Amino acid sequence: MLFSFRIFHSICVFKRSRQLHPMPLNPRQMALIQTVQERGHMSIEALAQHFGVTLQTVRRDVQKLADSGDLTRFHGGVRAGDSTTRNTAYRVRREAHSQAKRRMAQQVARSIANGCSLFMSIGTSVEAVARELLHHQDLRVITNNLHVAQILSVNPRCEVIVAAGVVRLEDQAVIGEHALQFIRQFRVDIGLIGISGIEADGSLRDFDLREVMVSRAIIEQSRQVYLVADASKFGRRAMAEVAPLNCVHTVFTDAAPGPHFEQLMQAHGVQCRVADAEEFTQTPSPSNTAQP
Amino acid sequence: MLFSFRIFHSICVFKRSRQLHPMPLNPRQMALIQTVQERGHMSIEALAQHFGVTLQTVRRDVQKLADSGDLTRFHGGVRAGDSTTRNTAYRVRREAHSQAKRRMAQQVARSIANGCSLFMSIGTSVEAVARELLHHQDLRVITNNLHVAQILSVNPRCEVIVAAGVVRLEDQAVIGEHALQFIRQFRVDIGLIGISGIEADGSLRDFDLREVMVSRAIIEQSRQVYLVADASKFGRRAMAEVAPLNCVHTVFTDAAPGPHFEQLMQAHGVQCRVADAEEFTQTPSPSNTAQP
DNA sequence: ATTTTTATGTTCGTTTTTGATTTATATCAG
DNA sequence: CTGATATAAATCAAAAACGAACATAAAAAT
Repeated sequence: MLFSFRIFHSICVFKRSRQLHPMPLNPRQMALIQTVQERGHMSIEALAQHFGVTLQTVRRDVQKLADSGDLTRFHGGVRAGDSTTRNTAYRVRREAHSQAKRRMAQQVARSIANGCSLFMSIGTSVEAVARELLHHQDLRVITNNLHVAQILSVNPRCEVIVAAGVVRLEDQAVIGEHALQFIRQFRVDIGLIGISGIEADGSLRDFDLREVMVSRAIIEQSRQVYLVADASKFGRRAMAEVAPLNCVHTVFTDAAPGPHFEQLMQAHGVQCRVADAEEFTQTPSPSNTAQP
Repeated sequence: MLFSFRIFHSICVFKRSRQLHPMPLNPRQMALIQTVQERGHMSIEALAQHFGVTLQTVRRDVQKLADSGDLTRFHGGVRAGDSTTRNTAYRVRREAHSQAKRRMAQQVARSIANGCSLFMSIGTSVEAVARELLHHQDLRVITNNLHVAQILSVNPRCEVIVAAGVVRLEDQAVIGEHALQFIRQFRVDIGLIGISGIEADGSLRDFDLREVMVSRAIIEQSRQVYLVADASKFGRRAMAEVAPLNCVHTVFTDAAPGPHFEQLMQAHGVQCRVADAEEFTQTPSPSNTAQP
């Protein structure tokens, strides 16, 4: 009885490898971070000795801390976390990084020609696209999303321009009046925006008014507007209206949004591109360039 | 029963092969990059001797590092990587001097009162300060350093404002005309700047002219200027002059810069604060606030 | 009081790293 | 061009490190 329970437990229960919110650290774990940061790097063995616990315990701590991005593991030990990784890694992983989402992002990337100028706004979907643009060439990207800036800054053939303004803490988005003014100085080929929800009437909506203002500015200043929204966004409700659906030229999504929205988009003359499995390329080769 | 368990285990467990982009580097590999970058190029043999490992091990390291673009191999050795992928070079630099630097940063942090407004500019030293400001309250920080923005964005009692402009790829600094214009809109209590070198005549110098322009703008718009420079910066030469020494109110450093510079600073009425071991606080408690 | 949860220690099979040995490839002198 | 020599890759075995399962004890929940 107990025995079978255990078995079923380990078979059936999904192990939550990552918590949604920063899990509480016990004193030893705090001290561990501290110690490692002071010395730069330490071996598991040294840590075990330092704290008077087993190797296994240290490993558990270390894994937890590495998952949350506070430390970086290597075989045999850990070193102080990479400042760039620290806040993002954990957040990035926490976003269900579904293959569908990645396919969607890849399809967007394929629709972006080399040499384009882009706005890229807030949202994890937009960040996913940024990751697929790493091998594009001669892009000029203006963004108010510091994660996008960071992701794209490893692409030497890409000029990244960040908007000025107040940084929103939770997602490191740049918003506010400064950002608006800055964005209005530019006019680009493609504006790439994310969204919190697309209501049944076709209005694009978001929660934070300041974010809405930014999205509107981007829409105004872009010759073409691409909306990236995974399927969960269709029908979801949110407070503030960003724009009507017909402001968007193309909607990219990861699964068919259902007949209602498909009709709606057709009625508004909005192209809808659903990423499907065949387009998924497992290995992102350097020849991952786009054709206009 | 044990038997069935094992079977279920092997059936049900998915093996995670996460080897995609970031490969974990062990300390030797980090040090290897740094050593090669300092000397420009080295033979495999020399590296093997330097690290006390066999040629094979060095070759493996070198191949790995060359694959990720951090180094360039040639027959018989390696040289510092093409500057296209200086992503990890930055990481290595950050790990280099940590303890003394951290003390220095803590001393700077203690000199910054809660509720201040700050400029924070480019440089790993400035980033180290940012890390020590995580428990300050009601700061308003304007920065052109995306790492600083990222570090401070975990502090909910801190308003972070980023400057607009082009992102320099290797260190994610925001530079250029936009940044200048943006910075000139503000006037803050304290301007915190880093520097590449302080020459024997007391002039502050840097390599990148665009960075120099930003530093100058920060100096102009700050009521007080704090310079953060570890001891290696004294006497180091660099191309472009940022400003004369007397533009700075206080210099923070991690070790005594020698009598020449001490006299120089005294002559210019510049305060110099050397972080020493006694001031090092082992445990940074939440009551880590500053007194003005 | 009993059960459940949590943290840690123990054991053991698997993977990674490393150095030794062997085989292949590159460089250079004649 | 050919062979000598230096350098690189491939293969293998031993050691170290890793992670999963399970045990146990303390703490928390019921």
